[in-house]
Amino acid sequence: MDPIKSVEEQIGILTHGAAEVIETEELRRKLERGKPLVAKLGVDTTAPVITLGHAVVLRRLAAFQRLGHRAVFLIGDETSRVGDPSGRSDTRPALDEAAVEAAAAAFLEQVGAILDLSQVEVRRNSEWLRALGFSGALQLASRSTVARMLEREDFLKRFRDNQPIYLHELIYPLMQGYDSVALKADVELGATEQKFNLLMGRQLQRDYGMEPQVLVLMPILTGLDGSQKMSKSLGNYVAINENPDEMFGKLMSIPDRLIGEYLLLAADMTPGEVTERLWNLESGAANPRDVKAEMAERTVAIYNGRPTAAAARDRFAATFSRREVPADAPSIRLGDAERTDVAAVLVRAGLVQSITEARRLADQGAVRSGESRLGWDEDLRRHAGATLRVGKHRFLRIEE
RNA sequence: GGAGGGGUACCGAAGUGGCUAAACGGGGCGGUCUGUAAAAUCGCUGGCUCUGCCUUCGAUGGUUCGAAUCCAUCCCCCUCCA
Repeated sequence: MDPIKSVEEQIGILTHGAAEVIETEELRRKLERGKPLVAKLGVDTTAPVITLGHAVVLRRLAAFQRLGHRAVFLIGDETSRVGDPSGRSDTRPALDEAAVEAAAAAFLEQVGAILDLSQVEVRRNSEWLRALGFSGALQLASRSTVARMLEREDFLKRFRDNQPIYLHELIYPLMQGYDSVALKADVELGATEQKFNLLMGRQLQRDYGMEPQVLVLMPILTGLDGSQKMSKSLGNYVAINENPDEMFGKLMSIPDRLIGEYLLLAADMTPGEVTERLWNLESGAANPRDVKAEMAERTVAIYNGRPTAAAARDRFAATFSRREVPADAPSIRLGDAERTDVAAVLVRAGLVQSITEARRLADQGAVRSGESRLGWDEDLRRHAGATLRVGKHRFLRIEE
């Protein structure tokens, strides 16, 4: 745990980079009491991989934990069975109990890279939601109105577009809000798209005679494509447990205009550091490639440590900037295989899916050995000992 | 319960008997270029024992010399009315 920080320092650490804080004044008052706050982060564990997007809020919860607050990592096992409608233009599939548990276990395993699970309180909302029963649920439902729910952009849009909205989806925000009541949360973290749900927590807490929780809303990280939010299903993501070289490379592929966002949300720089980098870019003092590399290195370091991140950066520079062949390229033995032509060997090595794909690549001049480009039917026995380069970043060393 | 619309390749979307392995866009991949796995630009994008053959247009069965396209049955989705 860090040494005790002043209230102002804590506010700085806990809210930097946030898209919105409701309300900072309330947070100050809570901190001034000097007692550890209950900070809640609820997750829908249905996502099979944790991306840098999820990491934004997870790291913020870790910040609360490090400052000595009670960090509650809430697994929405009961709510996952409904499916969060936030930001969705369709209904989420409901999951059965076993699927939810399996997903939660996989999620927790990965989340250990960000949160110290021995310090964090892991809870499940089935603890209290199941005890509520049908009449309890109805009572909860009486706390809000259809009109209020339809204020939400995602519901409204679906309503206008004649897309179905199922009744249980309308109840979802209330379930999530009730979690805050059950936990007596002082602060709830979430992405901006969660604003409505988190506000529901404030309303319900007031209804139950509690002091409302403070909301710390974090921005949604844009995906690698530079247009939509980072998500597994869109394929524009970086997973936190990805291998360092892969992570570094993916981060280098973001459009230049996303550099600032990634410095702040992925690399976890302070706003001051980010401003400095952006100013340097603006004035031409720094080259986007280098700033991007710094961002990528710092991000990789968060999950893999500094030495590994530095190595990934070196390897990237060697492979792409200097076009060198990596020393640890995968290799394949020709042995006494029946076919030793380029197409067959690339398939056998798993570099491409099919003979036809290998042929296409070779025809496009993507397969080379040194300076020469190889045809798909070239016999690799004549290239034993050489390292083939396929496209920009696939390599294969040929052994006798 | 009644009426109507729809299910096409990774995604979106054309195509209504042969010229269709299936237009076009996105995505992905490759070439060129570059300060970058950015941008730009050109190209590729089912498989194989490859001038041909096999599999593919919700599923199954049928009509036909020939079907994504016609017919039948079934499954799934959406809208309107109640």
